[in-house]
Amino acid sequence: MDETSFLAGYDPRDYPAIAVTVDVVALTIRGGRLCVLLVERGEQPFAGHRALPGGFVREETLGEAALRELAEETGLTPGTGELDRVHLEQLQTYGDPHRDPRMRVVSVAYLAFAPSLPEPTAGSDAARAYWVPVEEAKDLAFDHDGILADGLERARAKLEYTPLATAFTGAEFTIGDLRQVYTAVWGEELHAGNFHRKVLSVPGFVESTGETTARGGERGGPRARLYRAGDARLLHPALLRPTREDRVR
Amino acid sequence: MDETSFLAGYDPRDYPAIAVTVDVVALTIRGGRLCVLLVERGEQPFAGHRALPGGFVREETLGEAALRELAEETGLTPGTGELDRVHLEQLQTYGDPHRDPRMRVVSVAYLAFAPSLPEPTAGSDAARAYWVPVEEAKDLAFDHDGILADGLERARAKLEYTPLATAFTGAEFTIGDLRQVYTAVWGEELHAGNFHRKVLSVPGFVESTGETTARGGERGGPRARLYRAGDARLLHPALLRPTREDRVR
DNA sequence: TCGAGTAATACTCAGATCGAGTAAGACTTG
DNA sequence: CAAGTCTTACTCGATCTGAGTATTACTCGA
Repeated sequence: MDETSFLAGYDPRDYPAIAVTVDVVALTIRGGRLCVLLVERGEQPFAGHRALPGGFVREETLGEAALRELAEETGLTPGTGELDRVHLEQLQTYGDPHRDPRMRVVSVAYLAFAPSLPEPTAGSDAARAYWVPVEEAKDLAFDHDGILADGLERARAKLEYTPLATAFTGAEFTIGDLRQVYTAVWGEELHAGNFHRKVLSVPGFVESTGETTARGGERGGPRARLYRAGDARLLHPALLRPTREDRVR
Repeated sequence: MDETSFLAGYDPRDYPAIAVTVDVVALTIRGGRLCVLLVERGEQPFAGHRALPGGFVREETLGEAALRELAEETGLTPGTGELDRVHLEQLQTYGDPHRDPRMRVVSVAYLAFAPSLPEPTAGSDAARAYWVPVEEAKDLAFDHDGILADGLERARAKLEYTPLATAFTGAEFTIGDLRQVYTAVWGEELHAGNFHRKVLSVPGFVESTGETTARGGERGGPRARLYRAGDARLLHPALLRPTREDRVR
């Protein structure tokens, strides 16, 4: 933008028309598994394939467009509090000239993290949307496999140095709940004792409510203390993923 | 994008036209100071203000558009090797409806890191572009102050856990050169001995050439060993910035 | 009601890493 | 040649890490 020659000498016909859309990688944890929201495509191209929810940007900010698409597909209503705890952040923008065979489409991808949301209800716009475990979300339409992969990598990385994991839990949670989030997103078991120690030692990550759960775990064990998210926006020290040498090179 | 209703029921007149541009935050180090490439605006709006280089996206990928804009403004030619060592990555996309008073413009911002490049030569397109120390780059046109701030924060963070600093040096460099990059970007002095130890202990960050500099430093000191960039893409362990509590909350 | 299994929490310990400081040379300029 | 600079190496105590053990409170099913 902002060419000095914007007015003098700019002719819209010199440039191909470009459509701007948003796509949303919405992640949640259902039954201990990391899931992504997908929609079923009815029309060509990619009819019968699944895709990330998305649509054209209207007279709104890009973030508003992403939240609107998310609301439409989940059947939840923004403003009623149902989506208040959703964390939304911009992921990346995809603009290869031929990523959509019909025309030039530049898509701004967003990443959304939500506590376990209900299955989208039938009868609405959202009838064709559902949650899919991320390992099963393959062969998506357009370049959405790549967008999903980028979103997952971002989510995994942000768990290390931000309190993002609390966006996947309810307002109150146990350290075990938090560990399950890390386990689901990273796909690796974590040492319970060390995780406990590290979470409590990071200033501002969690704060105690003074309460405990009403019951022990489903399969036994003592009642766990309850915590809520603290005020830290970055974790110091960070909770690093178990080192995988192959990630480094 | 990729609404199932794309063809059935899509009328372009339902949506406002959106222009797509790229803006480039190009950073280099000149004389020990971190500098950004700015252009002087001749026309309204923001005539007389400085802005980030940028322009409309043509029939090319977004990254190609960013590299083309960078080449045009620096007067360097892509393909001749002059820009080969430039590291380019997408930063973020800015699309607030009124960020440009003339029309709806969505701008994809890129971040470029380069070894010390020459001052753009007069006589070309680039006559109005020049390098400015980042502390002096204020009061830019449009929302470019914010874009620059985002770019700087990204650069500072990536220095911690990627070998990005080598993108600012020549192909061969001393540990002292590398430390100067960190000092310039972070704006903080680093303990020379500890920095030396840490850089050499990170696998794949640098590899020795076996050579040394021909002379000692300008103000004395022994000849330093020369290194080139290694094959690591992530630094393990990371070189963390000196802890600043106020960055955390 | 009891016994086995599970999970929350606390602890120990050895090894890695950290920041800060000291030190020995090698080289510059004046 | 003297004074100052810079690279490189080393030391030290504090902190953080992963791995393991221990204790205890709870669940379920027999």
